[in-house]
Amino acid sequence: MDLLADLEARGLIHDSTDRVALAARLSSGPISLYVGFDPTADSLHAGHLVGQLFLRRFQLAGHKPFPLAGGATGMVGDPSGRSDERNLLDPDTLRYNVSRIEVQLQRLLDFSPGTYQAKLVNNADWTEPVRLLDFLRDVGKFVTVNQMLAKDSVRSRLETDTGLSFTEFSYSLLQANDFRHLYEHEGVELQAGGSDQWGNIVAGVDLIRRSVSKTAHALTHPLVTKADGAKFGKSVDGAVWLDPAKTSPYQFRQFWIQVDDAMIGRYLRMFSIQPLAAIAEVLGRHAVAPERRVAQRALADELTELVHGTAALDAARSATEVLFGGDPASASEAALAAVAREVPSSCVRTDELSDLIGLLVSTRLATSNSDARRTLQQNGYRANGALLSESSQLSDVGLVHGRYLLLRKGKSNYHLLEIS
RNA sequence: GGGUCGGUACCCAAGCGGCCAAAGGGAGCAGACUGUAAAUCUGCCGGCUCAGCCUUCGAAGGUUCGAAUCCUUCCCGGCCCA
Repeated sequence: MDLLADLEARGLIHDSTDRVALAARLSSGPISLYVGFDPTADSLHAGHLVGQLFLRRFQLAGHKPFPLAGGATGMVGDPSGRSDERNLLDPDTLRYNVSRIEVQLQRLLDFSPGTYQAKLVNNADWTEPVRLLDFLRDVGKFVTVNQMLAKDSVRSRLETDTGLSFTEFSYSLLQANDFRHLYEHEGVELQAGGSDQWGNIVAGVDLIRRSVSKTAHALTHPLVTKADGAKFGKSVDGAVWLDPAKTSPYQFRQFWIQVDDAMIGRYLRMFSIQPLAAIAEVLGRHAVAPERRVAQRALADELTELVHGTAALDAARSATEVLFGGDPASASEAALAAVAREVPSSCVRTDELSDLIGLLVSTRLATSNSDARRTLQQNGYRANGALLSESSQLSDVGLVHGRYLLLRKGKSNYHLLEIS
C-alpha cells in the first residue's frame, strides 16, 4: 500500500492539490515536506500530534521532514479558524515558547544523518531579515487582495464587529513566503497541516507557481474532534500538553485510556504509526471484550512511549496499577514512589492530618471548604481505599509503608500525601 | 449625537418590591449501574465557624420596614435614526 492510500485509509486526508500529480511525485522518489507549528503556548498539545506524526509517517516512508517552528508567524497570529483577533504575545514570551516547542518538535523524528534526516527550521530565521519594501515587491506583488478576501477565514471575520487587523490579514503572506523559501533553499515540495490551514498552504503553492513557475503540493488532514463534536485534546484540567511538566506522562496516558469506544478506532488509525493490519487486529480483540479496553491501552502505551519515552511509560503504568488495580494499601514501596511522581503529591506533618477539610482544599481535591463538605457527604472521598465521612479522622487511617496516604476523589482524581 | 432594548452565578437564560443565593437548560462535581466507555437515573453545583449566618444579580448613590426588582448618575453592549 502506498503512502497516500495508507493515509487515506487512516482518515488522515482532508484535501490535497492534484492527487494524481502528488502520488506520481511521491512514487518517483523521496520528497521534502514541512509542517508548521506556531508558538502560541509554551508547549504543543495532543492535537498537534497529528501534524507531528504526519512528518513521522513520511519519514518512515523514506521522505525528508522539516518541522517548522513559527517564530515569525507567531509574531503575527493566524486568523484561521478564529472568530476574533488574537492577542499578540510579547517577543520574550514568543522566544521562550519557540525554545520549548523546538524541543518537542525534535522528539518524534529521526535526526541522524541520512537522506531522510529531519531538519528543524524556524521561519524567524529568514523572515526577520527581510526588509518591508522587498517583501512587498517579492511576495505582495504575486498575490491579489481579491483572492485573499475570498478566503473563508478572512470573509467570516469581515462580517464581525471586531473585524480583522491588517496584521492578521497579512498572515497568509508570511506562510506563503515560508513555503517558497523552503522550496528554493531546501527543496521542500509539500506542505501538510490541519484542514484549517488549507488557505494558507495553497497561498504558498500559488506563490511558488507565480513567482518561480514551479509546482508544489498541499495536503491537509481533518481536525480531530471528540465523539460529541467538542474540541479535541482538552481534558478536565484543560489541554493535554506534550510537556511532562504541564501534563504528566501518567495523565497523558490516562487521557488516551479514557477515550470513548465510539472514537477509539478512528483515533488509533489517526495517531498510531502501527500498520493498519495490526490496528485492525487490535480493534478485533477490543470488539470481543470492550471492557478490557485493549484498543485504548494499545494507543495510550504507544503514544506515551513515543512522546515521553520508555522509562516514563513504565512509571505511568506502574502508577496506574496502584491507582486502578487492587487495594492501594498493599502497593509496594516502589510502586508508590512511582505514583508520587505521576499524580499530584505533597508532604505534610502528622499534626496537619487533623484538619481534613483544610487538607482536601490544599490538595486541590476540593475547591472550597463547602465543596469539600458536600463531596464528603456524597461519599466522594477515600483515603487508602477507605471511605471518608465528615467525621473521619485521617490519623485513624493506616498509613501505607508508614508514610503514605493516598487520597482519592471520585473515580480518578488522586493526591498522594507523604507524612513526615 | 437622538431613540430604544438590554447587562443576572462558568455559559445561555427566567425573575421585575417581601415566598430570591435567585426558575430552567448546558457545562461541571459526587453517587448508582458499568468497563478508568457511552447512555440512563439520583444528589450537588456563591462563601462560611453550615438547622444558622455572610456576600452577590454592570458600578455608585437614593427611595423603602424591606430592592436583582423602583429612582438618579455613570460604565458597557445590541438595534434603529442622525
